[in-house]
Amino acid sequence: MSSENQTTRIRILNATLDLLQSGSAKVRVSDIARAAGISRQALYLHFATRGELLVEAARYLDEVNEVDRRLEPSRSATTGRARLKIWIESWGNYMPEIWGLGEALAAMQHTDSDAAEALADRMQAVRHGCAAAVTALARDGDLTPDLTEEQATDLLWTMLSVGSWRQLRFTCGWSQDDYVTRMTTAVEAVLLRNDGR
Amino acid sequence: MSSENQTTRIRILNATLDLLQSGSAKVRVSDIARAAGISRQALYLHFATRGELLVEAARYLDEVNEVDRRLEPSRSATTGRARLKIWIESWGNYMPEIWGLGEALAAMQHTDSDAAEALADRMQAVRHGCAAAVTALARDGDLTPDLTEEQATDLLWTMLSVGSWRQLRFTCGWSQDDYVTRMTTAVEAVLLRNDGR
DNA sequence: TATGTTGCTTGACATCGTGTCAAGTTGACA
DNA sequence: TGTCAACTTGACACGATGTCAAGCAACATA
Repeated sequence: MSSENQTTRIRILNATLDLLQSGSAKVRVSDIARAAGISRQALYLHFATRGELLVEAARYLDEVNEVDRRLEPSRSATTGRARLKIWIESWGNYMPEIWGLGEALAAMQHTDSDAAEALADRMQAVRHGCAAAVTALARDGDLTPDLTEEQATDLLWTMLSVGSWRQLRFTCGWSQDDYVTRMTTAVEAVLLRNDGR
Repeated sequence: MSSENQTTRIRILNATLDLLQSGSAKVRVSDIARAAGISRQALYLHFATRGELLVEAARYLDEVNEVDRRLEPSRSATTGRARLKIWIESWGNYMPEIWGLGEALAAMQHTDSDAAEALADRMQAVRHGCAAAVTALARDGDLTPDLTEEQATDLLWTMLSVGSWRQLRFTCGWSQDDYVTRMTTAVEAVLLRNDGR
């Protein structure tokens, strides 16, 4: 698997991510091939389908970004409240680097089952991070009694969704700092036991 | 405009909404035409393009549902808190009837400027409802001092987005009642001055 | 030096969905 | 009877994805 001629494959993956990240709306297979410096047909020697390419690009992006290392410093937090804060900040600051791909996968969701599956996988990963933060909160007795752990996880996960981030960030014009600080405050208001601050 | 032969046009619009609402993933022009009982080409005698059809379907849906009447009972509320509550409930219960169309428009956003514009229009309408609720809250002095009215509107609007509703409702499996009651609690926690409940 | 393999190229073609065009049918109305 | 409007069928252009065949250049190995 890794003994293949990687350079072309990697060049394709990088071209894919570059194009998606640069916000260019519709990214065609031919666009990607041109950006990678090969013919469109040659791309199909490496990836059977556009959907597979996007899925692989998602994996590659995680790998390149060392996503685990970046998203899990929240594990080192001692209190649940600290863990929640760090989690929101880590994930919030990671989103700018993945949203282009996320949108592309979401757009194909209904026409490409591979893409749908890849997207679901990645979203579940985020959900796990949310669940861990909520559990830590509950352990400390800081979770509001109005919500079960699962309900709290659902809410946190939804508030931190890429769609919400994109709307606040671009449609509403919030800065990245605005997003992180205000979303942190909002999430704390929803999840924490009354009058903690 | 309304002196045209409406029946076929209306049949097309109803077929469009039916297909989109029934969750059928990809809805082709030919699907709509067949459902309306006419030929694909005849559909183009009424709507120049698929995007225009969706846009008109959106308008028609508003008309049929008397959206203003349904979404604005919150105007009659005396207190800001009551208004917020009713707004969330009204909009939350309206969403099931429009989300299919919303998703279809969102999917075309990048390839069809008409669809993008129609979606933006509809989202702005929702934002106005959010802004009205926030203003009423501020007037009563019930808005948290942590947020400006605009920031509060942005947050409320985002929390009540169709994407968030869909995620909680379907991915997380919440019932419609769950959504309305828990989202109301969450929004109140974010927007209201400390310890109100 | 001949041979085969690997990774790519070009060009042609199938498929699917959108949108266009032309010619013909049907029914209502004057 | 003639005309007009709404609709029909059939053919076609276009753009994007995906497939297939033939060829070419580099490179390793007998």
